[in-house]
Amino acid sequence: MNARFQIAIHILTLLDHADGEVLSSDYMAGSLNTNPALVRKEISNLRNHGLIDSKEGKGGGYTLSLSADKITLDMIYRTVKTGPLLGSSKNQPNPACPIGRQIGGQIGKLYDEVDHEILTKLSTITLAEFSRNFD
Amino acid sequence: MNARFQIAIHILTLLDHADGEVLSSDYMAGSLNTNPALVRKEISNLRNHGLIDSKEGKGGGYTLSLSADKITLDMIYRTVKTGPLLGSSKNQPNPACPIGRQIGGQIGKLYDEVDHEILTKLSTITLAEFSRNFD
DNA sequence: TGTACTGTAATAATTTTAATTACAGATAAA
DNA sequence: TTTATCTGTAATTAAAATTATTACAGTACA
Repeated sequence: MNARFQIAIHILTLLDHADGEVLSSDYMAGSLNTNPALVRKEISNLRNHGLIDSKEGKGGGYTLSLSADKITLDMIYRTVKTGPLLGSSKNQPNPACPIGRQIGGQIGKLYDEVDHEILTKLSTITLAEFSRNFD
Repeated sequence: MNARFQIAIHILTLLDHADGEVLSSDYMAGSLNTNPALVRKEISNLRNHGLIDSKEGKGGGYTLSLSADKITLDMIYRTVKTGPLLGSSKNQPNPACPIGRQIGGQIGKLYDEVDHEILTKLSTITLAEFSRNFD
């Protein structure tokens, strides 16, 4: 998931710098140093979350759906996130033990709190701000 | 790492509830529903970080090194943590691209900020408080 | 000296993640 | 209307990370 988050931000940063011009998955794969299908796969996800528009066919490619100062990093993070960042393990502690029985729930609560903290932090940073750090 | 954090907290919670009595890796493996060697391995790490004392030989086992209200969850998290929580991917973007060249550093900075946020949050919770939630 | 523990290395199994290939569908332009 | 260029997505393979297990030497108590 770490790698996917990086890929997603990378893609969106490229699109922001493209300034409205469409970019192809092939071009982006060059910058990411990976193959186009992987890029398209991640873009497919970003599009489902409303961050990217695509155009098929010759001369097609991708653009941002929203202006970069309307995209916060938590929005990007959410597209890539499955469960809580820290969890959740598939450990199956012993239900006959009081600690074992309750640990999952208690850890879950903790992870949710931490997750909320992360999302709040990421929501204070826009793609535009992030993207501005590049020469 | 997620699972290891859960295992570490689980172990420490058991020890807190044991109230000074030594617990064996075998007993804890019962609560964790896993095997003793795995428990000992994680404990070995916790001991290296000064959280657990061990006693070898017959009648041996484990106790907390510190009172549970002196152990904060960030201390536990640090024992299990290798790099930043979100990172760091081994992607190797294209250095010939301005974005590709700098993305690693920019992401790294971001991850460090997020990490700091998480540690700060975890430092506000003691093992004693966490442990108190169990019946 | 036997029993009950820890400590740790080595290895095997499993799961997860990432990368690749392949090809059908869409669009624009010649 | 055909060709070139691009997206969309499924299927597969490859690689990596994680977790689990086995095994056994070392230590301490009775």
